[in-house]
Amino acid sequence: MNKIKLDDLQLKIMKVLWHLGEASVGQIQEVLKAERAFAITTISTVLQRLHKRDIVSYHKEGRQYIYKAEISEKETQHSMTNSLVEQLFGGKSSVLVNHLLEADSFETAELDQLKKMIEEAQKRQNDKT
Amino acid sequence: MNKIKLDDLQLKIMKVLWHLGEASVGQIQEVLKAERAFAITTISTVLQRLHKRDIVSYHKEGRQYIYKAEISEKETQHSMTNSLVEQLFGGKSSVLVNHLLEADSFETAELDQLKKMIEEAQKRQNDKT
DNA sequence: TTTCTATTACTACGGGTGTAGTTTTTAAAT
DNA sequence: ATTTAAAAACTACACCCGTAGTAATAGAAA
Repeated sequence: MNKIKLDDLQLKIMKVLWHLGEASVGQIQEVLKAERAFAITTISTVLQRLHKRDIVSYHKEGRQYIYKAEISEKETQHSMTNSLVEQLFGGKSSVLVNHLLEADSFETAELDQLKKMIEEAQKRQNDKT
Repeated sequence: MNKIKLDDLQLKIMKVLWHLGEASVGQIQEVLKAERAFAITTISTVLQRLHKRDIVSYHKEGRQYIYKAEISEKETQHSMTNSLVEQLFGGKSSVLVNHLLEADSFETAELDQLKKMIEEAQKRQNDKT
């Protein structure tokens, strides 16, 4: 439940880990190559730093380190979204959504979907009462 | 439309500027004191750095610098929300909202409101077609 | 005009980030 | 057992951030 703060490259690497479950530095590099080629040492350094913060763990397998995320994607989404809402939208998620709606951030199909999701959330809340 | 990236303290200071329109370093310090006391030099330094990035401007008034935001709150909200959506929610705003709904980030009243806002957005889109 | 004092400018420092080169280790191949 | 090559460890550097002390400046007061 701590504040999670991840920078650009860190996030890119975490995304690969979340996606693959576990990965060696080389594998991560391979995946990222599609977007941009980083030196393997770059990725390695970032992973070490993430490890120091207990955000990833690893075990050895032959001569490689196999890294694994120690925080989930959901947790991270939650924490980072929360920070944003807190910092920029007065702590109210609805203000954020309002902002998105005003900015026309959704396609037509998404809006329908959203409405359904909201109705479900309302049902959930009613059930709880 | 550039990527705007603001850190914690920077954001706090920008928020004061957005709120007041213009402000001297001392005024900003005064406002922030409610939350935490920063040395005036701290605020001054941050403002200088923001100025170097053209995020704030200033003019002299007597012996003080009066600072003013050069980017709007909306712009910043937009840019930072976009980054988040891009980085963590596959570029789809609805995924973010979905996440918020699953996490029960809304109060009952907010949900009603949201639904209305969505309906309005739908209407807007229909009109455009 | 000289002194005081608020404000700004300059400087600094520890820590994080992006980025990667160089050195060392070690499993694998010969 | 020795060589090789892949991977990791170590080191480095420029830049940004939070934070603030100290020095310089310039209105205001005396």
